[in-house]
Amino acid sequence: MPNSEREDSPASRRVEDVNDPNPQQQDLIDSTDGLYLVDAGAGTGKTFTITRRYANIVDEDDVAPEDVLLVTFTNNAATEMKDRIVGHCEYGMRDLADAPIQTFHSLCHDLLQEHGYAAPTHLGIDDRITGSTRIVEDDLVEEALFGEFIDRFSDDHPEYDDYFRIVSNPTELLGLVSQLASKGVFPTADGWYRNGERYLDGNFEAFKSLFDEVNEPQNGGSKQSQLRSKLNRYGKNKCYLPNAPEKADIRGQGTKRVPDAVARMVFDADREGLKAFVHDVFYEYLEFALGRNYLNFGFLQLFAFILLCEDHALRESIAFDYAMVDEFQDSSEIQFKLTLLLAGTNNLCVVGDWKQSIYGFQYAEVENITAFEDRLNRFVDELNADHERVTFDTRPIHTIELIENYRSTQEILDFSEHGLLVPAANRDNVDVEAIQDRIVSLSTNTEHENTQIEAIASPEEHESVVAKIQDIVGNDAYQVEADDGSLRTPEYRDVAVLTRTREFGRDLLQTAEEYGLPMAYEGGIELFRTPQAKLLLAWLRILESDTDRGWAVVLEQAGYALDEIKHVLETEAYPENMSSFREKLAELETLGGVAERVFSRYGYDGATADVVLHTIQSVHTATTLTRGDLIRFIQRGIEAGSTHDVHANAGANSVTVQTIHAAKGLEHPIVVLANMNSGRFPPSGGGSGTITFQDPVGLRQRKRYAEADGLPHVYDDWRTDVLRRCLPREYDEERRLLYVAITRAESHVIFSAGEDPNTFLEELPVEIEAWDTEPDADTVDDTEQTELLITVPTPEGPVGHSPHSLMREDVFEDVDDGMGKAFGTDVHDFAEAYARGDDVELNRDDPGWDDKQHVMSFLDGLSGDLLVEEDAYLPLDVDGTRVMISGIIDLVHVRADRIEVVDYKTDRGRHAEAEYRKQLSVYYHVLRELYPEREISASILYTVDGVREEIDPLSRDALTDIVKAVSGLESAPTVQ
DNA sequence: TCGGGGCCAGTTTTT
DNA sequence: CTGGCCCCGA
Repeated sequence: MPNSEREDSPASRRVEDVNDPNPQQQDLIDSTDGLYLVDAGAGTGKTFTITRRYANIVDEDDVAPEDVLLVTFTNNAATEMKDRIVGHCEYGMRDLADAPIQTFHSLCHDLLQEHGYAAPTHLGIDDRITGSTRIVEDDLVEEALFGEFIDRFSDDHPEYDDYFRIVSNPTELLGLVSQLASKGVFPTADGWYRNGERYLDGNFEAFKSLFDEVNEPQNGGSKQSQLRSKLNRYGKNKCYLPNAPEKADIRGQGTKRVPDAVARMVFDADREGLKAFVHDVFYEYLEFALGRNYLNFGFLQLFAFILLCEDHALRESIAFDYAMVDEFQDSSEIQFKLTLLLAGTNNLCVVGDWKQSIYGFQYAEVENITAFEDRLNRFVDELNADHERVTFDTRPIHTIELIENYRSTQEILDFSEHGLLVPAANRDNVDVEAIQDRIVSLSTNTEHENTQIEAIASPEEHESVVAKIQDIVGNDAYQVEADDGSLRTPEYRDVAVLTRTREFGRDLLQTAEEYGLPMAYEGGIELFRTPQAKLLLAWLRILESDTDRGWAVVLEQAGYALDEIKHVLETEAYPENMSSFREKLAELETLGGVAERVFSRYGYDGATADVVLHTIQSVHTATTLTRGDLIRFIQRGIEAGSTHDVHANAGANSVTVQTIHAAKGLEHPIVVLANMNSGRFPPSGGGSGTITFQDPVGLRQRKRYAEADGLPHVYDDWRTDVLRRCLPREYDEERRLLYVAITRAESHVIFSAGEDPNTFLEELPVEIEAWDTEPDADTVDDTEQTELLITVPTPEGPVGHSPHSLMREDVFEDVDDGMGKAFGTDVHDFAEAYARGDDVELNRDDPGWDDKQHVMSFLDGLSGDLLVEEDAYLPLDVDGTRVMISGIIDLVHVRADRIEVVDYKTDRGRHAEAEYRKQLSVYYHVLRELYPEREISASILYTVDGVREEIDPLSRDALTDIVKAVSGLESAPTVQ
């Protein structure tokens, strides 16, 4: 299985379990006493080693699972750890059910559940945490609650009006509060908890060293410093207070560097008012949340930390004999401190890989691992300032490096290091030597060295990625390792497309669909921006009063051209089948029922539809939602881009698309790293807010409010304008993201860009190939399809006959074997050959024997001569009506009372759908003429999931237009 | 070769 | 609101 961690797959687990751990792994497994810092690079069997080490610890006589803390960062990881530990120690799953193998958040949650009752009182808040205190997990929900709080807060505090005037969006204050909480900066009733206030004031020494770094003249002194250059725009489009220094004073005159005194000038600002404002927002929000009986993720850690800090007896009773933290590079400052409070002895082991630290936006601090010793000592000193909370010795720190990689070829491992060293922008100075010193190189234990590392660029990037994947699949130049270690031909399932953004993945998915390339999205998706949700929204709107917006979407999805849609909307002559569907929907009582009917009509039964349905049902049961509410809910979801997890069907042979973040910890034989395009992102850290917090400079605001000529006015803050130019732009996490993406690959890596490759791609030692190959169209293209002449037998017509690949009734009902295309083509080829009069042989063992029999008997039973045109399927020209259409229809099942026209499709490409709709419509009208007394249906059967979808036939006028356009004739043949 | 002015394009990741 | 780019002048 490509999309699961190596250690998880049966084949590799076998390899690792049969083979003994390598010497480094064994060292870690055996070293259970003392302080350990483990550098465990990508694919080095980290989970394997940790679980063995855990088993080793709990198998000691006097150690029980409840004495051993094992922290992971996801619940999935915790579950996986437990699963794998069970196989290696004397404890079973039941013994480990309550063992502390969990995430920081769930650990804190448990702690508060049991002991957190009075935790808020340590801050001076007169409220309690109880069993009924909820955890708000959804960002949207919390933002709504915070908005409510801020409204009230601003009413209660007119003295802060000046600050509120500069806050454009209240959620930036929520972000600030969360960021402070992640660092352990909390407010108390009359100040800040412990030494929290120091953070808010910043650290001048740290700032000055950053300042000096960007203020160093370049090119050996001939060129002004980066900082001076950046300050060129000082004051531009700004409105400073009159007492702000002049640009010339800030930049210095006749010099290549900014005067040193500027550092002090910009750093020393009066922050008392700002601190008071942030304090009160933070403190009263805590009160509000507790009053509303909820906590967010950050507050769980906040109160757990306070409890462990304040209640010495509790801390000592909880303290673990052994503690291990996995993925330590993902930990935040408060999590590091929590670890110290939870570890009762120095039997502490942190495992991680700084090179894979890509969760800065979740407050992960890579310094926790890169500056482990400094931080350890600093945090212990802080925690012990007034009471000895951390009792163990912080020395010595043992380091262990896992260097054997079980995933990638050596060529990929070597190449991946470039990812950490390439500049991200033209003027990005990478300290190559310093980074190289830090990198612990990995060596592979894979047996083959069959690796392609390529880069392609094309103006049509989505198409070129699809084409490249088509090129790779089935191509022995891209062989991958089979379970038995030999090499085999790559399949779709071996390929993963990793992207930086979800948006690119969504768009690529659409392109893949158009070309019939099997592709599935894995991970968090902006649920309400999917076609499924949009279609549901459209039908809800049709049911509600906003009909045009709804109908337009529905008609477009059904393949109507823009002018057709316009016509339908103007005349309100909606297709009959759609109108009756609307009536049926209107009768349904529940919104969940409506959603289900809509999805089943469109054959949406995949993971995405499930999640939409589930989400709607959960909202619906939580509140009493009207249709109008649901419309607004979905609309809001679309605007906010709120995400939900979608999981691809694991068994499907399809390409995986995921974000690099979502792919962390996973591996794929072939990785396509797409969207390597130039495109800048807003500066990390500060965000776009007007009140920000950043490590060396503390709390600051970008704009300030003042009266000007008696009128209210907002001014820019000149100090902040200078400060932000002093802070270097961090590309390190971007580089690590690149590294993570490359190291997901087992055998091959393909980088892909559009017209404008980014600096990363240009700097990597790989040649960028212009790749203009068009994808193979798997679907029918109406401009290239051979025109097909069909006629239909005389009105009395045969019963039970189909024009092409006939299938028995039971076969037709059951075709869901996913081999529709190959099967259909084979039968078509046979039918065509037979119609031509070629010598054909038919054996009982042939695939499709039954159906070919049908074809033969049908053709034998036809009256008139068969006219065969080149490359056309079964072009029949009997005396009767002639109709020109393109393409083929798989089945026309003529029964005594009704006729079914069905086309089988293996995918859900929209091009194809519109195309088949035309063909089915032609058949529909012809047959209706010929058999007016029989009920006629036209539908598409998706063999991939066995769903049948009714088609609303096009009108005759529309068909005539289409046939005209396709045939290029002035007047198209009409259906009689 | 450097500094400075002007102009343009494009805006993420999620336990 | 920034980085990148172009152009111009010293």
